[in-house]
Amino acid sequence: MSCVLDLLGDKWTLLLVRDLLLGKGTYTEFQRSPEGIPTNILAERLKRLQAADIIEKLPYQERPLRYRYQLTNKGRDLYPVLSAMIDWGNRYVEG
Amino acid sequence: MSCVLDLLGDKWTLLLVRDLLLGKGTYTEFQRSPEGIPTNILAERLKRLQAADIIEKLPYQERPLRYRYQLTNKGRDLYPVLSAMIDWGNRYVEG
DNA sequence: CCAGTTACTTGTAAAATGCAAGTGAGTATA
DNA sequence: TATACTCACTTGCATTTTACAAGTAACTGG
Repeated sequence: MSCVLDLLGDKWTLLLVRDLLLGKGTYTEFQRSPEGIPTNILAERLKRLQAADIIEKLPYQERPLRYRYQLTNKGRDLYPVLSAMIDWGNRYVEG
Repeated sequence: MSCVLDLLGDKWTLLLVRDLLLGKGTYTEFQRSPEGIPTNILAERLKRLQAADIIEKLPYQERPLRYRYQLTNKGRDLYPVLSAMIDWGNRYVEG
């Protein structure tokens, strides 16, 4: 539990996972999310998630060479966590 | 999602909820958890969780008057979130 | 009266965050 | 072929949050 929270226990990481589950994958797509993650934090979180094997970085076009981020199986399996949070939020959080 | 993470998206809050689900309730019980939460953070988080109506503070003895913290229904309904995290941790996190 | 317990508060250094601006590779446009 | 533009970051720095240590206040049992 404590180890999980060392990885995911902050304001931005699970929002990124949500974006990834929704199909977003490029740096600018993440930046354009309504929450407005600071760009240095975004870069750092993407590195951490890669290091933790929750996401991977894959080329999706050449000329110009560009990468997109994608959830691994490990990352995709965070869906139940997100889902439980969303359920709880829908029940208890207004605004 | 974002609002939920404003409340729960940090290293300590969900560990407190876990402790509460396990039956812990007094200040010193929280402090004695193996993760070792700093005392000022503990006090602040307990206030936030109270303000968010996730926990409540109830007297459990007089002479001397002492209080314990308890999950509300709203707090208890965080169980699925914790449960999903623990499942994921058991599958993917070693250490 | 003194030591001990419980539940905090306060002070401060270190770390994380947020914001703005800058960088560099590559592409499209004039 | 200069100029402008996009994408994906990096860097610098002020502000905020965290961690650690020490102190405080109420009460109690000996």
